[in-house]
Amino acid sequence: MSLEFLTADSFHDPFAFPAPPAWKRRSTENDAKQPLLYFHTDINSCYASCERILDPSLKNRPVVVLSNNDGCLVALSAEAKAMGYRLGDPWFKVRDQALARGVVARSSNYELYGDISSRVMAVLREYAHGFEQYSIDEAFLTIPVSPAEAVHIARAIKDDLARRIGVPVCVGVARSKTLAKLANKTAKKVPVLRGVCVWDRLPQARRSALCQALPVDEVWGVASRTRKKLAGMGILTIADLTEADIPMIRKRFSVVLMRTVLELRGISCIPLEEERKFKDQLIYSRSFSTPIVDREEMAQVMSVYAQRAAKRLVRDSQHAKHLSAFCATSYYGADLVFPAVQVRLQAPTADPVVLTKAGLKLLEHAAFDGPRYARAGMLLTDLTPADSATAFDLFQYPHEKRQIATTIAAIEQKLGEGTVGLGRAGFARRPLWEMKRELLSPRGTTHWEELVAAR
DNA sequence: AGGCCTCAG
DNA sequence: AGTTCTGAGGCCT
Repeated sequence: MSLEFLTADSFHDPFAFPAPPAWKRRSTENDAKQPLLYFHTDINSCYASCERILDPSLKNRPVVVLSNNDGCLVALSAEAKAMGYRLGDPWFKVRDQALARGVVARSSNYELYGDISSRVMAVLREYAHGFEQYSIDEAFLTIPVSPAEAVHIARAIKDDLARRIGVPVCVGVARSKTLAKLANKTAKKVPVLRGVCVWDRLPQARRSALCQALPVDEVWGVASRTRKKLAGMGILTIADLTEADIPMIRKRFSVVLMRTVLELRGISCIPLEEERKFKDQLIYSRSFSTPIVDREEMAQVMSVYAQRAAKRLVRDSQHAKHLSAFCATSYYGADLVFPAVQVRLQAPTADPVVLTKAGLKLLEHAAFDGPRYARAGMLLTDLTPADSATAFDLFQYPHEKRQIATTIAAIEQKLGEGTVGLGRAGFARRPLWEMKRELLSPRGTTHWEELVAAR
């Protein structure tokens, strides 16, 4: 993978880019004549690139970012990929050799990535007529322009993000989201494209060669299960899938795959999604650094998880009506034990006391005479906006009137995360089972005391 | 309506 | 010994 754009002159030259050009404007009646094109943008090796922004010594070095609990690789710089490391490699397996070969590893620092992400999204919105943030590092934009113009816009987006934020991105452009994703992937794989691929500007021969070479699961929305089923019918490549019989796909598979096939043909049928104001569910689930066998320790886990989940509810201004709590032994062990409990709450709540009490019901359903629990979690569903129904005092929990959750939030705001905790979560030191994040970088853009220093 | 399956990043 | 976490949508019953 070429990283030449990182060293290109334009990367450093603030005068290399003119003021926002004419197409960086909201729609006019003129736009109606243009076809709507989908621009798919994503940050190359997002987490590794974010780590690099704050630590330039990582430039040109192999960088890997580890999942929660420092379990496996979730992001790799181009150099690390070139050395043969792969997404999902268990860290404990590659660790010694990787460190010896000069690989730099970091625990995932979601606060940093979230902050960089929002800066990137803000820039992207400047270019977009329609906009959808698809994930922390990806967005779809729609812009009514010709493919010829799209080439320039896509390149401007890429250069702008390199200059203003310092992240490398690729841009794929096409008439549907699915093709835009495919174009993006092409931009990543074909160095001469220099990070930008407008599908309709690729020579037809190149496009079909690509589609005949790539397996179906390179397509957005097609994964291993569908690949196997398709293979049984002789549909192996993207080209095969594009030509597949639509009614057959609808009948033997699903509307989802049917849409995918249409989109591959350039017929857009997966529109931009509206921004979801509220989530439908909230999950707080973690693996432990060491297994839990003890009931009292699991009680502590539930207490901590309930309070963290409560904190998210408060942040999102939501209340929950239903809670399920579970714990589980390792996936990889011989016999999976997976106790779970469902609790219907009396009223929608974000109260950590209520949630803790509900979570503790798990202990009544779980055995503690052998199972070594590797993870636990809490699932909050039936979420409602916090201001909707709770006006009725009658249905409020008594703690809520005393504002426990918001008080805790206020104290943590002032004194820092984890300075207060209720009941079992009020420990002075981190408990043993807390997930590992040993290689964490500073939260250099969001916390004063960890602010990045410039000389 | 709710459990299960599939998928994504 | 150790292998992520979170969220959505469709299908089936």
